[in-house]
Amino acid sequence: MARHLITSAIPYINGIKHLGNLVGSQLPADLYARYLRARGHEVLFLCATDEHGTPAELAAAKAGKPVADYCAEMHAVQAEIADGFRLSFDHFGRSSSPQNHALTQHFAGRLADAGLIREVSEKQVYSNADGRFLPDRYIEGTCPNCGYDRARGDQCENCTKQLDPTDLIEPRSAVSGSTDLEVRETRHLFLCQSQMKDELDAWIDSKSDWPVLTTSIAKKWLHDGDGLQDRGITRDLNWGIPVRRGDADWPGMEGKVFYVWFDAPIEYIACAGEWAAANGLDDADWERWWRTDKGAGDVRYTQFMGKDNVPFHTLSFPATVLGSGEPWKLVDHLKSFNYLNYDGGQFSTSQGRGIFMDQALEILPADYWRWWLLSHAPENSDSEFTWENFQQSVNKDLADVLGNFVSRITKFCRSKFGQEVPAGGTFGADEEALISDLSEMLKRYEQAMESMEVRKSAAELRAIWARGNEYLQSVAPWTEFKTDPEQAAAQTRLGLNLARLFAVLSAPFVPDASEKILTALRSEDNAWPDGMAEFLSALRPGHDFDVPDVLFAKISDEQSEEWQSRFGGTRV
RNA sequence: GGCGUUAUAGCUCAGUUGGUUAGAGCGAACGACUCAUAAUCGUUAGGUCCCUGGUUCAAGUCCAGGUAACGCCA
Repeated sequence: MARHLITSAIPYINGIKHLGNLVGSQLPADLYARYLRARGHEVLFLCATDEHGTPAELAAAKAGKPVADYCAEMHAVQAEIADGFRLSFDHFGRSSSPQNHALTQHFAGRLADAGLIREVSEKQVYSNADGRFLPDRYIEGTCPNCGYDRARGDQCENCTKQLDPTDLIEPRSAVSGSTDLEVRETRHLFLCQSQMKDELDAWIDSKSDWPVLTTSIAKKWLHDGDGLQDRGITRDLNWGIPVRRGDADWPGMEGKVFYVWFDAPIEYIACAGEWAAANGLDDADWERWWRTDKGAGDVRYTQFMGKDNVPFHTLSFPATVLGSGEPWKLVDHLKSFNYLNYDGGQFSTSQGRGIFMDQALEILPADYWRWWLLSHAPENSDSEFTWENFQQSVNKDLADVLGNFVSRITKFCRSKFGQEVPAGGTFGADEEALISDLSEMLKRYEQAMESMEVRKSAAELRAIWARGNEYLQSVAPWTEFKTDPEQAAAQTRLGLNLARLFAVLSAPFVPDASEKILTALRSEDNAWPDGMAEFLSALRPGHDFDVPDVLFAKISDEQSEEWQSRFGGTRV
C-alpha cells in the first residue's frame, strides 16, 4: 500500500486531440492509475485542459464566442471524450480555474522574492486594428527570400527560411489582415532559469532510473550552446492569469497576463485543489499530495507526456517549483513517449490528418482503441498506425484470443452443465501446471506494469489469455465429457474461473470488456489475485452465470477499407 | 547548415554490461481439434541484424565513414 500521484500532460483547449496525443500521455497514465488502484494503492490521478494563450483567443473569435465561454464549452467536450475513452481521472480540471490563478500568482511572487525574476524590455509587433500585440506566427507577409506571399513572422512555410517579423515585406495581421502594424516597446518578466542551472543539473543527475529519452533531452537543453536560457513568463494579452505578485499588484505589469507555458504546469498542483473543492474536501486533503511538509513525503509522483513536453517538465516547471523555496513535491518518475505516426506520415492537428478522439469513438468502442494504442505504444521509438495492422491486432487479440475464450467456455458449460458452475472432479497434473505457469506469468505482468513497460505489459497479458486457450485445448472437456463427465466438470469450472481471472487482470487495458465479463459471471469481487490457486476456485460449484453477448465484434475488411479512405485525407 | 534519433523476418516490434544455432506476436504453409466470434492448439518455413572499414579471441551490440527516413534547432 503506497500513495501515488499521477498526472498526464494537459491537452490544449483548442480542438479535439488525435490518437497520437492520447497514446502519448493520457492513456498510459490511465493504465498505470487503474493498475495501481487495482493493487490497492491510494491514487490521485489528475489531468486538465490548458486554456490560456493566443490560439484559444483566436479559436474563440473564429467561433464568434467570448473566450471564457469557448473554453468552458471545449472543456466540456474534452471531458466527455475523455470519459468515452474511460480515462479515470480523479479530477479533470482547468488551467483557468480560480485555484490556478491564485497559485500561479503565488509562485510568481515567491520567485520574485527569491530574486529569480527580472524585467526585460522587448520589441513586439502591435496591431492597431486588432488592438493587440501579435505573436510572431500571427504576422503574415511576403517572404524576402522566396517571394511567397503567405510567409509567417517566424518562418516561411514555402522555403522554410527562419524569419523575424520585421523581415517580412508588406507585413499584415493574420488575425484581421490589417497592415496597420507598428513595433512597440513592451516590458516583460523573465524567469532566471540560468541561475538554477546547477541545481537542476544535479537534480537530473540524481534520477538514474529515468529513461534515456528523458534525461538526454533535459541534458541537451541544460548544456547545448549557451546552456539553459532565461524565459519570458508574461504576455500582452487579455486572456490569461493577470500578472500579480502573490496577493499584491505588480507595478508596471498592469494589463498583462502570465505566459501560458508558465501557468499550465502549475495547474497540476492547482488541479488537486479543484479536486478537493469539487469533492467537499479542504486544503489539507489536497496538500497531503503536494506538500512534503504536510504529508506528501511518502507520495510517489509520476508524470506522463509526449517527448515534446519533456523540457518543460524536467526544467521549466522544476525551476518554478525549486525556485519558490517551498516544500512542493517534485516529480519522482517521468515517463515520456515518442510519436505515433499515421499511415506513413504524421498525425497532424493543424492539417486534420489522422484519427481524432471523437471520430474514433464514433466507429468503435473505447476498448478497441485502448488495446491497440497501448499494445503499440511508441515507447522506444516512433511507431506506426495502419488500418491493416489495427484490424489484424484487434481481431486476433481481442476477438479471437480473449473474447472467444469467454464465449467458448460459457457456451460449452451451458450446453453440457447448464448455467451454473459445475461440481465434481479433481485437479491433476494439467491443472497444477496451469496454475504454476499462470503464477509466473502474473508476476511478469505485474513487474512490467510497475515499471510502466506498456507494450511489454500488453504482451504478458496476452500470453496469459493464450495460456487459457492452451489449457482448454489440451484437456478438451468436450471430449472428456463423453467418458468422464466429472472430470470435464472440473475442467469447465476452472475454465470459468479463468474467464474471471482474465477480466480482473485485463481491467486496466479494457475496462468495459472486463466489466461485461464480471457481470456475466455475476461476480462483484474484482480484487487482484493473491494466490493463483485460491483465485481460480472463487467461483464455487452451483454459482449461476450468464452467457455474455459477443465481447468484441470483428472488424471486417469492408469496414477497414472504408475507414482507411474516410480518414485518409484531411478532416472534414 | 548544426545537432539528435532510427535502420533487425512479408508486417509491427524485442534484443540487458559485446559471448553458443538472433527472438515475440501477426501474416504464410502444414497438422490436430470441433466447445467457441470459420474461433483455438501445435509444428514448420522466413533474417548479408542498411552499406563499408576498424577494435576484439568474439560485434546486431563498441568506434569511424557512408546511405536512407524522421525529428529538433539556427
